[in-house]
Amino acid sequence: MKTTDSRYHQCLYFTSNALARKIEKLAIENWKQVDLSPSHGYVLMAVLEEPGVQPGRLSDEMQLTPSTITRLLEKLEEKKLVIRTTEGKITNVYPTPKAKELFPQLKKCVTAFYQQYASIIGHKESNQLVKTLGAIADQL
Amino acid sequence: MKTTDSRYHQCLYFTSNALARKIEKLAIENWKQVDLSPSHGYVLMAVLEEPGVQPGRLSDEMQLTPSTITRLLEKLEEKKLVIRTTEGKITNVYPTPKAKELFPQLKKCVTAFYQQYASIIGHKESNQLVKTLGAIADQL
DNA sequence: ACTAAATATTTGTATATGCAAATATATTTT
DNA sequence: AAAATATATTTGCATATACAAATATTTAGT
Repeated sequence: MKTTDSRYHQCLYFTSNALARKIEKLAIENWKQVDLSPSHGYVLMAVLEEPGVQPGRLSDEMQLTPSTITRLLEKLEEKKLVIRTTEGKITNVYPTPKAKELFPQLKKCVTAFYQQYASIIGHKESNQLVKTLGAIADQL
Repeated sequence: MKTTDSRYHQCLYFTSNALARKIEKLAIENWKQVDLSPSHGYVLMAVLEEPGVQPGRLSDEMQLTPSTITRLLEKLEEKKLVIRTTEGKITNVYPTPKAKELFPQLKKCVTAFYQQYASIIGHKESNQLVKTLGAIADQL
């Protein structure tokens, strides 16, 4: 089915949002196996790969605001996947044994997700796309 | 300031979301002059350019779900910018005189927004980007 | 040493969005 | 014509995210 020819589609506002929503949807499907949203999954992986990491660093890495990171960590803590220890003004986040057990499955989610979109839009193309988007986001 | 070298940045999930958020932020700034969010602004423009348009068509054009369109229209109706008339199962959306008065300013928002990001990433580059993103979103 | 500024995190609140179900109408099939 | 299916829209509910303010702590300036 042809898309409509509305001018608005030619606007970066729509294209960037529409793409992000579709990617998000794909990601959600893949992360369902571990009962986590993609954001939660990626944050958890970051914690697993860097035990004791601070929320501020997660905020930088994930390009999400500190408050969003707090909310994501709250949920992960509820699920007994991480624990936070606060000493003075800094907080450290550690993975629980339960999270460590889950690690292999999390990695599988990431690769399955990559394989899925790469198989659709091409491996080279997707790598190129990621670079392009990253570069542009940095400029803005 | 260099971004961190986390592997996750190489994932389309992050780059597409991060880009969309940055673009959204730019757009919000531009649409503030008319006291509308970008989504509301674009929907209103679509209604102005096609009076009587049906929500379902707006949903297609904007690539948003019908429920989201309903919500956007509700708010525009509260603001006395559109009116909905329902006859049988179809609904038609019309702009009010107040909306018509606003039209020139809305157009200005769109072009100011375009100028802003095009001046940053380049006119040719941004046109190319829009095409690329659209094509990829269509594949997914 | 005390005050001011900077830093790290959390909380309160608001928003856009989507999914699934509900509602209402139109169309097709038998 | 009645029943089943399809279509259009709205509603109830859940979610991720951000901003601004609050909190707590550390560092710097005098």
